[in-house]
Amino acid sequence: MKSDALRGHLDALLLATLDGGALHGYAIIEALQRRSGGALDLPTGTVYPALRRLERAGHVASEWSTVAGRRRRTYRLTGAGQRALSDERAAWREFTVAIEGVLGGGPWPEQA
Amino acid sequence: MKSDALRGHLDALLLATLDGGALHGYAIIEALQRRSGGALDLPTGTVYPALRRLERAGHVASEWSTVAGRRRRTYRLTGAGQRALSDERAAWREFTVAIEGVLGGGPWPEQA
DNA sequence: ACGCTATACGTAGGCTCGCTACCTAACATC
DNA sequence: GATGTTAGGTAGCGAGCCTACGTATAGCGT
Repeated sequence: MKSDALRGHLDALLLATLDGGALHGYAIIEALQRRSGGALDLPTGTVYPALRRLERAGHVASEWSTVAGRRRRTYRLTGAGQRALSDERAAWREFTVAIEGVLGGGPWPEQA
Repeated sequence: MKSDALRGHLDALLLATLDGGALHGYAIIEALQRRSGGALDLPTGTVYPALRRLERAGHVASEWSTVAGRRRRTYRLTGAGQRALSDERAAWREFTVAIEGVLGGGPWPEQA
């Protein structure tokens, strides 16, 4: 998958991943891999800064904990994040409709 | 529609638009509007450079003409462009499957 | 003891590419 | 002559994802 394709959809992915319950960063990356059927293998340099961005935006909140000697930052959706997620899902639907309207047909009916 | 969403999908849109037959730049923009149900209103500063890029890549070829005193550059798909288009369509399907695998579900079955 | 892998977090810098803003020009209409 | 439509173009910006790197702990094999 060419990497630019993700542009502008990453936030939606992260919010949706947290919709099922709070997760820490590393677990989010694994969840994305699993739920995408292996297609999405996002580097930490993509995910961690994005989570910070979402936190600054108030869409997620985080808490530190220590499990088996390792520091974890666990993220959960906020109320605003939940709303942002529905917006993102709606935007995704509009986006796919628009693109598929173009990609879908070969020759096109005039003005129909 | 947030503008970054297009990233990495513009080439597919342009190639698909030309799949129905050769068009000049301005007409491509109008066709994209029509076929996307008005969702895609791409500025010339987006489309013209992209067409040049596709031409450099050998995916489209262009010819100048003059109609009613106005210069037109008409683009058509090349063989390589046709192949690139099928690749783009396949990539789009993979992309949507991946994203919808993540967006689609709320809570997720473990390892299922 | 040492190396390797997995787990877990992070930052700095770069690069791509669509968008904004702007310019040119012919024709039509008012 | 002003405005709008059709038609083409470029320069430069900025968002944001990725590459490459750095840090640290735990566990396993040898």
